Amino acid sequence: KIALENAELWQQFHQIGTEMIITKLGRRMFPTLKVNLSGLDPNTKYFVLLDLVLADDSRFRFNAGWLRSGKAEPQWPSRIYTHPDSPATGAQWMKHEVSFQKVKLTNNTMDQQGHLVLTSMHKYVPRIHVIAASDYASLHWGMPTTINTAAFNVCSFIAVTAYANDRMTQLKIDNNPFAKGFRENGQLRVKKRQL
Amino acid sequence: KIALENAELWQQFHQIGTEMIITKLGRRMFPTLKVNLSGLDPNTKYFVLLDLVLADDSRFRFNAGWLRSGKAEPQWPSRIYTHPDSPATGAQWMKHEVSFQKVKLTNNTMDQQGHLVLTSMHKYVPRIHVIAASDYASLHWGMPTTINTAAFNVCSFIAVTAYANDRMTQLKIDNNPFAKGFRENGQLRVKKRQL
DNA sequence: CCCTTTTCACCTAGGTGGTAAGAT
DNA sequence: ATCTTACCACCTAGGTGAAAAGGG
Repeated sequence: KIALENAELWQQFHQIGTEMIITKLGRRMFPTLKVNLSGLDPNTKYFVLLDLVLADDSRFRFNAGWLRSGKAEPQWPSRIYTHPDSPATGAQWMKHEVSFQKVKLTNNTMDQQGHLVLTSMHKYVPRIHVIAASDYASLHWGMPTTINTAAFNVCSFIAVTAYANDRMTQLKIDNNPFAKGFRENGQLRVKKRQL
Repeated sequence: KIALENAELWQQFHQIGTEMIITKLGRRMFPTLKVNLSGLDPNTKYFVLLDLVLADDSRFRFNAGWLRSGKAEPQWPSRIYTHPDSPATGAQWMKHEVSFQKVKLTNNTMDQQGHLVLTSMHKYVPRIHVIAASDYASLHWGMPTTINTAAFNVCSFIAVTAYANDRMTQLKIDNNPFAKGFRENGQLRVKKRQL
């Protein structure tokens, strides 16, 4: 009913240990979460939501590999990202893949722009929720509602402010079009900096 | 209740005779239509719509100035552009200016992307409609509904495939950030082309 | 002759990891 | 020592009018 569209790419990252950069102003996720929805009523309107919940009650540190390092810090209630196409009919959701390209992650607890707030060195797992529009209002009242939820373990990641694992950095550079400037084009590309 | 936000800029264009480029793939409007809404119920949800209707039952031609030149061609029913923030509460609409930056104009009658289809050498006037979400469904059934509509004569324009009036071209270059490359920076900027 | 289409250089806007300096 | 921040060069993506070519 909620299927990961780009599972193969996520799997490559998962094998190495996915890391996601978080910044004060907000950073996109790469890979992007993309899902295919099915089994919805074509004429009912739905909201599609994303949240990120702690995947492990530990803090992590990196030393040749990711190691547990004490208890996780207490988390604020997770923010929820509403897919910008919401609300839309089941037919519209099922027609194309649903991409969460625009969601941004931040470590700024004072963020005012609705980005998802995470704690660095902690591990999160993305969850996607599909809820009928008629039940959506009830969410904010804590009323019981019917929600279809899927958690994607293969998409779990550790939030970082700078990449720890060089192999993760390289995998990002190789696959993210925006990082093309760091790919080696035949000969080694050296980046310069003047101060 | 529906007030033009950037009326001064539009007035400058109107004095010369506003032209808007239309292309097969769709072209934005410049200036952008921006309005401030007021008097809405903060808790009611509304749709905000834009359409472009014939402002003059003539075809036009340019010869040192814009001249009427025969009858207007018969028009298809005008397409309607729904502001992408729709539906939203009155409070949300009134909080910020409402910009129609992303609407695109085309001369392609076969357009499949929902762009507004116009006929070159014809004059149009933009209209903005605010309608309660509860009445929105009735629109498609031709039922009587309450719609708050405003037409902006100062924003009327002639659709063209290339600018006719050099002063109009210059005014676009001077004000549209995307045309900065054509501004004269101290010395005359000459653009080259190899074939 | 007048209008339309295509392609281009030149912009705006914003998403990358690198790098060095800052913070704890 | 370890993690965070600020700024940078280098990209993607796409909005401009100019110019030349196409079409009736």
